Amino acid sequence: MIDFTQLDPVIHEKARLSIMTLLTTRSPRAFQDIKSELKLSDGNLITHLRTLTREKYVHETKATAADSARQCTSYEITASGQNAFQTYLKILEAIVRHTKYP
Amino acid sequence: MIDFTQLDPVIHEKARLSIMTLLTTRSPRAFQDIKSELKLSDGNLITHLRTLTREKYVHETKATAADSARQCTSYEITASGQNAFQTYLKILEAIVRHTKYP
DNA sequence: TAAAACACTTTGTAGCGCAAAGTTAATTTT
DNA sequence: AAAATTAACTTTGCGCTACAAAGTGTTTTA
Repeated sequence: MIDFTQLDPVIHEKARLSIMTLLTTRSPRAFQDIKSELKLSDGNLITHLRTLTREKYVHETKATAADSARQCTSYEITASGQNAFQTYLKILEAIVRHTKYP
Repeated sequence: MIDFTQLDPVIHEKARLSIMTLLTTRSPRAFQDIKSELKLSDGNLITHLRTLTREKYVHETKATAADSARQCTSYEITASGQNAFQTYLKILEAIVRHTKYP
């Protein structure tokens, strides 16, 4: 059978899975963009982004005053984040395949 | 983007996802078989099976004394459980597809 | 220069995953 | 045949985390 213990708990969480999926297609993305696109509350989003940042799956960049007047924090996926996500996706594929051709 | 709110929280949980995957290929299965195959602790397994039973995704059958001397509880996936799981799998496929061909 | 709008942060709580300990019943041992 | 052991679940309790409501500091508008 599939080894479900391999399913990275950092990624296997609705909100973080959606963030990773979003950031995979285009990075970096601003906090506000992620928030509106994924319809997550401020508090919920920041905690998940913090988790992903702590795990070094995403990288945080705070815009300085020179860049723009208002503060703007952006996030992009890191190399190790991409690796972890690819591994995660392989298991998803295995699950789908397994249920189709058991 | 993919609508992650559609991701059924009952299924989107490592242990329950593994149980659903297992029961999809062959039902019914005994408590002990599930436990040893998925390497879950007794307490952990029963709570997840209870959740799935409460949601009517699986059906519980307790063997009567006539069937066997020792008690033996078996679980099989229900029709609505299969439906829910198929819907869940469609989203998994969408995620995989999205990351491959964004 | 108030006050309203942004862009995050912090805080509090409710709920859940998990395993250790408990319960009941059936074998096996003495 | 009584006691001990094994089997098959169940219950209980803790620790963690997702989530939103309230808070903070800055910037723009009236």
